[in-house]
Amino acid sequence: MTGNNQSLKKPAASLEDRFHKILCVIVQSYIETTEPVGSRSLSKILDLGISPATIRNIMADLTEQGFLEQPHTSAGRVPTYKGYRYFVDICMGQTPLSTEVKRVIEQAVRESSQGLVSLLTSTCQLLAGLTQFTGIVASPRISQTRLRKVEFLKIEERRIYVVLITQSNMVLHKIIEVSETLSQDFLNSVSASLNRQFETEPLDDVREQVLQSLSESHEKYNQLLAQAVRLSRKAFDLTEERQLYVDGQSFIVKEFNDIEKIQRLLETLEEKITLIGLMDNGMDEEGVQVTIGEENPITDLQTCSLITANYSNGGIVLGSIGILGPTRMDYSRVIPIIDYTAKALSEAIANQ
Amino acid sequence: MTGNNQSLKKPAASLEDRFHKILCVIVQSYIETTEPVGSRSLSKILDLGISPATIRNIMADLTEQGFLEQPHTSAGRVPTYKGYRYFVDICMGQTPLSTEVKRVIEQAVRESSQGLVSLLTSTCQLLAGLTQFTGIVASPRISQTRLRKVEFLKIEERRIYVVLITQSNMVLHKIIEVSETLSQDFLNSVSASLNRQFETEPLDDVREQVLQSLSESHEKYNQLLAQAVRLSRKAFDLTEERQLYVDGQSFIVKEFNDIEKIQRLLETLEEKITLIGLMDNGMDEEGVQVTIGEENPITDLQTCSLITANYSNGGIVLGSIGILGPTRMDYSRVIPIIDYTAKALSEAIANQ
DNA sequence: GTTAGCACTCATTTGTCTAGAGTGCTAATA
DNA sequence: TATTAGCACTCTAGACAAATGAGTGCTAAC
Repeated sequence: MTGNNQSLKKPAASLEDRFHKILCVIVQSYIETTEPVGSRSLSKILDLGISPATIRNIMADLTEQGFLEQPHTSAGRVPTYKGYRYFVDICMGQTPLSTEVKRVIEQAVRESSQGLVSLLTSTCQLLAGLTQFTGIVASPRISQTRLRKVEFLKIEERRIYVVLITQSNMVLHKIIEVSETLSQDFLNSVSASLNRQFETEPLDDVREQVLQSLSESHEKYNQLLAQAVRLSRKAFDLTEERQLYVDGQSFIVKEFNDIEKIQRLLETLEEKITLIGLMDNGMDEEGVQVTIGEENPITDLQTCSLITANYSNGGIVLGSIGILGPTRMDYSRVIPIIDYTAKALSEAIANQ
Repeated sequence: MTGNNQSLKKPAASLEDRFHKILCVIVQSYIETTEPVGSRSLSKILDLGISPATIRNIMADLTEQGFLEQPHTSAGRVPTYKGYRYFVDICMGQTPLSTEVKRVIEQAVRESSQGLVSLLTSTCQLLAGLTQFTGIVASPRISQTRLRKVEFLKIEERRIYVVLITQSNMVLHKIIEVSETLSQDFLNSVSASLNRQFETEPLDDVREQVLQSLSESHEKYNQLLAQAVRLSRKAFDLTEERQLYVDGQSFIVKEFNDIEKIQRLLETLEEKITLIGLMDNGMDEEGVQVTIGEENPITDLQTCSLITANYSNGGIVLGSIGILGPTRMDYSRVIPIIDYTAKALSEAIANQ
C-alpha cells in the first residue's frame, strides 16, 4: 500500500515480509471465496509484479512449513489450522463494529429483562443472527457467585420453596421437602441469620461455613438448630446444573456439504456436557479466545473454529458465550461481535 | 391371518377388502424398507396367490384415488399423505410398550425434580432418545393455570422479587421495579390478601379480579391501596412467554438426504413461535394427534409428520409434547411412546 | 534470485451406454 | 367378467471414457 509498483523490476521486499504478505492474502482470499487459491490468481491479487512462478516457490515453502496444504495435486492451496492461527494472531485486523450493530446488541440484551434464562437464550439467538453461525451460551457457574439473599417460603405443610438471589441478581430456586413441620417464623429467622452473616460469601463457601457458623452461634437451641442445619444443607445442595443454550444449528448445514459431517456436528452440539467443558476451558483467559480446527480437543469439531468470550460480574467470570463456525470464517468480522456481546451481557447482568 | 393360503386359485377376497389389504401392506413395507414397492415383490409379500399383473391394476386404481404415487414411471409406488392417513386411521395397530420402556419414561420424568424447566427439557431429550426423531416440548400456557401462592420479596430499596406458585407447583418469578419504598410488612399484607382470596383463580382472571377486589375491600386505605394496586398490576403483568424445547435435530439429517430440505427444516425448528402455534392447534383434542405431511399448514414441514399429545394438570391442558419425523415413520411404534410420555409428564407435574 | 515454458497431474464435467426394475397395455384364459 | 401372461416401453442408477481446465513442479534461461 506504499504506492503503485508498476515497474517489473523493483527491489524485492525482504523474504520474510513477502512470506508474511502472501500467507495473509491466501488466507484472506480463501475466507472470501472458499476456493483454493492458485499462484496465477494470487499474482494478480498481490499486484506486486511477482510472477506466478515465484509465488509457486514461496507457496511450496509455506506448504512445507505447514501453513498451507493442497486438497489434491492440481488444486490451489488452502490454509491449515496453523495458517489460520498465523492469520488471526499476526495479519488480521478487526473490522470495527458499526454503531448500527452495537445498537442492536445493546438493545437485544437490554430488552430481555425477564430473568437470566431469557437473557441468555436471547443472547444466544443474537449471536447466531449477527454472525450467521451457530451461537452457544453457557449458563453461569453458580458456585462462583456470591449470595445476596436467601428466603424460605412455606408452600405446603412439609414443602418449602427456597429462593437464592445472587449478587448478580440471578435467582436460583427449588422446592425442598422437609420431614418436620416448620413455621414460617422459624424459616424467617433462619434466613435472616443466613442473610446477615453470609451475604457476600461465594456459594461454595457458604455451603460449609454457614452450617459451621450456625452451630457456633446458637449452640443452646439444639432442637431448632438441628432443623436449621438440615434445612440449610438441603437448600444449598444445588446440583450444579449448568445449561448450554445453542441456536442457529441450521447454519452448519450451509457451511458444510458433507452430510455425515453435518450429522456428527449436530450430535456434538446435542451432547451439551462436552461443550460446557470445552467452554469452561477458557474461563481463566481474558478477552476473545479463538480455537482453530485441530487445536480443538473434540475430534468432530476439528473442521470448525470456536470463538468465545467470558461474561462476568464484579470481576468474577460467570460463564462464556461464543459461536461455532467453519475454520474458514471471517474472523475479523466475528471476533468484535463476540467481544462486544460478552461485554454487553456482563453489563446487563450487573444492572439487572 | 386366517390360515395358510397355499392353493393358487382360491376364492378372491372381496374387492374392497383386497384394496384395504394391499394398501396397508404397501405402507407397511415402505415404512420398513424406505423403498418404493413394486407389484412383483408385493405379490410375494402378500402370498395370496394374486399375480403381479392383478396387483398392478389395483395399484393403478389406488394411485388414481390418491392413496399412492410414483416417484417416476419405472419406480414402484409410494404412499401419499392420504395413504398414510388411511394406514394410521384404519390399518395400524399399536405395538404395546415394553415394561422396559415404560420404566425408562417413568424414571426419566420422576428424576428431574429440579423444577419445571428441567422437567420439560429432560422430557424433550427423552422423546428424542426413545423415538430417534426430533423431540419437541411446548411449555405451559401460564394464563390457563391457577395460582397457589403469591409472594413478594424486597431485595433492594425499590426492587421486589415476585414469586407466583401455581397449583401445579410451577414457579413463575420476576423482579419488578417500584417507584416508592415499600416495607416488607406491607408486601406481606398484600400477598396475604391476594393469597386468601384468589388462590384458586386462573391467572387470567386474577389479573382483573384481584385489582377490583382489592379496591373494594380496603377502600379507606387510599394511599396504601394505590400502592398495592400498582404492585399487583406489575406482578401479574407477565408477558406470556412460551418456551419451546427442541432436541435431537441431528436425527433430521439421518432421515433426509436433501441438504436443502435439511436446512429448511432446521430453520423451521429454530423459528419457535411458528411451532408453538402449531402445537397449540391441538390443545382441544384428546389423546395423540397425528399430522401427516400435507395436512401440516407449514410448507417446509410437509415432508414430515408431527405426532403430539397434550399434558395437563387437574383437567386443564397446559401444553403439548411430540416429535417430528419423516412421513414414513413407524407410527405404531412412536404413537404409544408419545402417549405414555404425555401421561407420565402430567402425573409428574401433579405430584411435583 | 526470478521467470517463462512445458509436461504432467488430477478433479470435474459431460456424454454415452447398459442393466435392471417396474410399469401399462393387450390378448388370452378360466 | 375378472385374472393373468407376455411384451414393449420408460426411466434411473451406475459404469466408463473422453474432454476440460486449473494448477503444479521442474528446468533452463535471464
